[in-house]
Amino acid sequence: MKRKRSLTDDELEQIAAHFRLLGEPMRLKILQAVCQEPRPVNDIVAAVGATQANVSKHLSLLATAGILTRKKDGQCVYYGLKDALTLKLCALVQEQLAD
Amino acid sequence: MKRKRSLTDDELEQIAAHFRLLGEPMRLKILQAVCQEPRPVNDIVAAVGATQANVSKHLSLLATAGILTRKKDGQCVYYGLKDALTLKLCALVQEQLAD
DNA sequence: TGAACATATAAACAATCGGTTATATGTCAA
DNA sequence: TTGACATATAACCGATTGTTTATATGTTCA
Repeated sequence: MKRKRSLTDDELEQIAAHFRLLGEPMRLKILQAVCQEPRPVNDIVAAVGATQANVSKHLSLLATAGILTRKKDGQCVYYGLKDALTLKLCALVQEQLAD
Repeated sequence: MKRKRSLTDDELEQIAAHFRLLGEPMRLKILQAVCQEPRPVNDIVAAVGATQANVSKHLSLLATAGILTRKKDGQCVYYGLKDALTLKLCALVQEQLAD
């Protein structure tokens, strides 16, 4: 078993910030809405049943944090999962909650 | 690839609540303090450099959520990690942040 | 150019939550 | 029993943040 060095306050804050982003049901719902393939904002708004402004704000946060990708095509903007890690995290937590 | 059913609002809230608990640097610091072996509150207070009341509050939340174990011995109360999942989650996030 | 559509942003509000201070509960030793 | 120690709880405050409403920016098409 390798003894790991303890994390600096700065690293802890970064990790915490990441978890904080995943700590809102609406954002998880958004992630769920784009987990199959990238979708335009309008689609996501319809899928999660929230305000356009609200969804847009969440999408902006998630994209800035590097959790979502953002690709503009005409007047549509497609948001998608950057990688599978986020889904993995959710799956792990869900699995534990099942106990 | 198995197509997963979408999560209910209730499940999303539960998962979000779990992430929310991990979304505070002080709580991560506490988890780091007990990740090797269970330790009494006093030790943890000294390790993380926060108020006794503050640490006690966080410990209570983490134990209630099933993230920490709680074992009383005399006038000392030992808190420890319930399983390795939490550490795994942190490691995964940290790994991603390194990119 | 102008109207309709898609997305982003700003301001304001309410609610949640982390931290502090003070106090309560419970345990051990003299 | 009394005092010292370990932990928990309650009340309060300030800051953060999710949501809404309204508006701005930008793109397509007639």
